[in-house]
Amino acid sequence: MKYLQTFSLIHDVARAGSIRKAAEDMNITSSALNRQIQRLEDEFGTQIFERLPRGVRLNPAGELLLQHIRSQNADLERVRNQVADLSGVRRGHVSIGCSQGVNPIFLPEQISRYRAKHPGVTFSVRVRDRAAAEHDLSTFTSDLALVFEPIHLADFEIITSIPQPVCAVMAKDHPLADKPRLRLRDCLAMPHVIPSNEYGVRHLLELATRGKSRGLNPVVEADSFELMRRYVLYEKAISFQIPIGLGSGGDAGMVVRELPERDLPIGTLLLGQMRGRTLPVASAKFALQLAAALEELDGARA
Amino acid sequence: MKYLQTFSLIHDVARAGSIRKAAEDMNITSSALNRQIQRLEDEFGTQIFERLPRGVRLNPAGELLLQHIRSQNADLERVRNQVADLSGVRRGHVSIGCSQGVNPIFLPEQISRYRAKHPGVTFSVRVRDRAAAEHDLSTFTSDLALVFEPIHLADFEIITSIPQPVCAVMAKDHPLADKPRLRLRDCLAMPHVIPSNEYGVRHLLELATRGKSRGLNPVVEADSFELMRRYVLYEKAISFQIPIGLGSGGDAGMVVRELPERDLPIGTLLLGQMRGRTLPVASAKFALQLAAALEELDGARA
DNA sequence: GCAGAATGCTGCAAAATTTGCAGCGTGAAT
DNA sequence: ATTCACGCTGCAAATTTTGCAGCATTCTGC
Repeated sequence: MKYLQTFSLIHDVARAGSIRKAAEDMNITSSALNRQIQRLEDEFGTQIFERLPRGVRLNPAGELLLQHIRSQNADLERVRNQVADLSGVRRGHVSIGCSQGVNPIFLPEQISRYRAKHPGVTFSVRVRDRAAAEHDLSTFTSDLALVFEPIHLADFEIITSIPQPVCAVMAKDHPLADKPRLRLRDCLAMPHVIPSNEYGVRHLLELATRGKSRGLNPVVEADSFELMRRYVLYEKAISFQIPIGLGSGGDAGMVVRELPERDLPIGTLLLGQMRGRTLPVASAKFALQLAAALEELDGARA
Repeated sequence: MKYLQTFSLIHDVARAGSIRKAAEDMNITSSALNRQIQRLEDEFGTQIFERLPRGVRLNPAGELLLQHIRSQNADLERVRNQVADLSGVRRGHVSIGCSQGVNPIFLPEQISRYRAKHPGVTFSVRVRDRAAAEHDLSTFTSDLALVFEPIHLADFEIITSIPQPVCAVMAKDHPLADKPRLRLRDCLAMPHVIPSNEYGVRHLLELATRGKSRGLNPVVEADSFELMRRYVLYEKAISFQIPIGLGSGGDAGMVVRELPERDLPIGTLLLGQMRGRTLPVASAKFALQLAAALEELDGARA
């Protein structure tokens, strides 16, 4: 699409931070690019870039326009898929951002299930922390986001949500492994492994221990749920995860215990999209499937 | 905006029905236009127009694309207004489609009230039957629609709705003017004036009389609510209207009576917008004001 | 059944637009 | 003070778009 070059125009210049640099990136002269931008600003009626002595930067109007162009692009992609659809083949692409905790078990199964029905549909999965996943929605980098305890809900339209109590994970031969009713303070008395700041589980732990005498005192802090899960097999430590990231049976050698609500608030796992956006058919249908699966999961847990 | 010419390109050709005619309309050669369309189809990857021996017509893919372009355009307009907004002046334009019944009293007051607060905002009001008003939403010709008993609700996102019982309107000296409790069959026994087919009031009347012995037998059928309202002053007839179209006090010389629900289903007046669309600031704010006013109106009536 | 008219499409040259090159003035960093 | 990178502009070359004329095709009216 010819006129979509306006997109990469604004986008690339904004990213490069200067017209000359952007021009070099896209293999044209700076003067050509310069004039294109001037023409664009002229047609739009306002300045889009702030001219700094060191280059250019988007001004608020430019941010607004860029956002519009992004949405435009995403919607054109949707139309494309829809057109491909009506010519027979079920095509499409689903892009989803999700937290690490959801990644290893739940999502692969869901994707393969969907692709079994629609082999023409492709997927991209972006593993991000919750803030980045939300941001990707608003820049139309992802169609869907599956996140635990989101932060900004402004542009986030909730498709479905299920409660997810934080669970303690430990080795089968851990001293606490036999206690059927586990308390948070017991866990924290032991060596424990917790997620780094950007994760929702950490956030809930911080909330629960704020002002308490027994605070967080992790022996390991990590940004990999996989690592944390496996670590408890090596040292007699406790790590914290949410049920959806743990296989229904649980891995061999591990014990999983829900922590009671009075110790730790129950978190929420949300499936969401960009507010007000019309998703491509494939993404919308996949979202439906996810929502059903999540609700089923919640039903089974209760 | 340069690249928006693609819009009038597709739009005009579709409307003109042939490339040559469209080219003449826009004062260029048919060959130039022809090539633009070919290039566009090439870039888009699919045919957009059906080639008929007598001209061209949009194919389904083209319809989809046109719809996308319309939405794109409307959204760009929103961005424009938003940009104008942040440079200080509160500007904007609100376009609303409404039924005749709402037109004469309610809407003028609401518009003037809004403009008193924001003099920079302009309005266009399109008086349409409910089908046309809904259609205008989906083609982005109107931002808002205020309609009585809508038909297709597919693309119609309800902002607010209030019940509106149909009222009988007659002259003060009409034989039925003194009866406090009016029945529909009494009205239909008298000469009556009813709206033409496309209106919601007519629809409700049809529903209520279907299969009844005492059917509709209008002495006048009209598509002007103004005419019908005034007609009862000349002949001893009864006309039907909804409360919002009647001044609170009622015009001089007229009597208004609500018809009971068991005779005639209570209709609904809905304020709505195109599903999923982000309205321009001005329209969104005006919609809020309208919603508040409608709810207040409903509260006062009950 | 046949001329006439209208349609979409294409080769080629003219017109218009975009690009590249070189250079100017400006403000920040060294 | 000098250097450097930046945005911007005049002018000519390169590219793209347009107009013109003409082709094949299909429908219309007689």
